[in-house]
Amino acid sequence: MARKPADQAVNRHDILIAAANVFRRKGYHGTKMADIAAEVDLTAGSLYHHFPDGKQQILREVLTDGLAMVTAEVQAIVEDNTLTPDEKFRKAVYAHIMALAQNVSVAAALVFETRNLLEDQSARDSYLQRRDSFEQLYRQVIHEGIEAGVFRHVDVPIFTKALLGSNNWVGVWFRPTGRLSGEEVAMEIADVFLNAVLIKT
Amino acid sequence: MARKPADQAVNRHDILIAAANVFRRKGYHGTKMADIAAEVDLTAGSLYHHFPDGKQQILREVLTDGLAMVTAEVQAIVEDNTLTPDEKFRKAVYAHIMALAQNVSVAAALVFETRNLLEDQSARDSYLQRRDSFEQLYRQVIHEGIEAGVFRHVDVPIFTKALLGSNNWVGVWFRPTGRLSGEEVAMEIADVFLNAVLIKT
DNA sequence: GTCTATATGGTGATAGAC
DNA sequence: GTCTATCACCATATAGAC
Repeated sequence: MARKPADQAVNRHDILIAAANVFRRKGYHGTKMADIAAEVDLTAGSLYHHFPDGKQQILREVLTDGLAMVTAEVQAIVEDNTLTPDEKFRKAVYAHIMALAQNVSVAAALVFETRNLLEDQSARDSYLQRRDSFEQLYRQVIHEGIEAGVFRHVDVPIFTKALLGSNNWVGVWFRPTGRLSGEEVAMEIADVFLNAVLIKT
Repeated sequence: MARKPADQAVNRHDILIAAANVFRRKGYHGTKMADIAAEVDLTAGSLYHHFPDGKQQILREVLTDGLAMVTAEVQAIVEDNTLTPDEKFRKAVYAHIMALAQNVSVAAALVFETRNLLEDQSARDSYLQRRDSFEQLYRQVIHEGIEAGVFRHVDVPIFTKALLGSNNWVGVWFRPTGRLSGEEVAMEIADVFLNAVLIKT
């Protein structure tokens, strides 16, 4: 399926989006280079012009770009120290879920395909490190809330895992055509976790 | 690696556990029949004696048995109407997470490999139907709590998805050798979600 | 930058001996 | 019930024309 107005040259980004779409339907190993190529009206061989290292490179860049996108959203909020801890937490969760809901194919890849980042150990390690840094952002926000006396003394690592599990899962089940919009889902889940930590006055 | 005292015949269950272990390390498509066979000291060809339909059948049975195990734990609690809504909810979440933490390989398969249940449409549909029934159990518990006036008026489907996301995710990150035991993790997460719904008095 | 054609390697599954 | 040997197929990646 063409994603561009007729016969316009495809670029790297088009291919990465196409790849994420196919990965979501068939999984990384179930996806043939020909499947990705067909999605952008190319043939399998042509993909190697854009990605010399082949399928692994495509996966690597889908994940790297996807994680960078999600991180950017959340990091901006976490670093904004004009916000109170509970505002910061709510906005971070909201932005995180919105980013995933607006890119479900990439979001699903972040959940399901990270495990297939096998080859190129160094690229794999640097990706996992950035993923840990992302998780660290949330831990920091929760920690700040506890220190400020507005959050309960939850176990920060476990609470963070619970939150990440819920949020990541949105990328698996959310459909833009569903009952609720991305905004509504993001609000509701942010509300759930804020209620879970907030000390009621 | 042998899982049995020397040279004892393997049975279906041994193979399913072995398969789940390999799936967790390599993913379904990354797993060769020879890998599963090696885990129980057999050769690839021998597996077809136990599972005539091959790799798909092994996956299907790993998931079916795994889901049945998890469902059994939770269902017993949901049907126990001597419990108050909040007790019922806490025990259900606790039991669910414990079941996953005690079988991480199967738990990971339930998250990552369901998507690979491609062939045999009827088997696939019946599995997905049972998974929906499991989700329905949680919705029911939450609904009961709201009706009883002890839970907030959360959006039940979304709250349930958030809870399932957190719980499923335990099967992805939990390691028995980690800082906290399965019991501690289960308690903590049950606490998080109970705090999220409970109306504070 | 995209194509076609093909080399290459690998894996699920089968057949038949033991 | 498990083995060995092998078939048949498929997908990644490459080479070179256009």
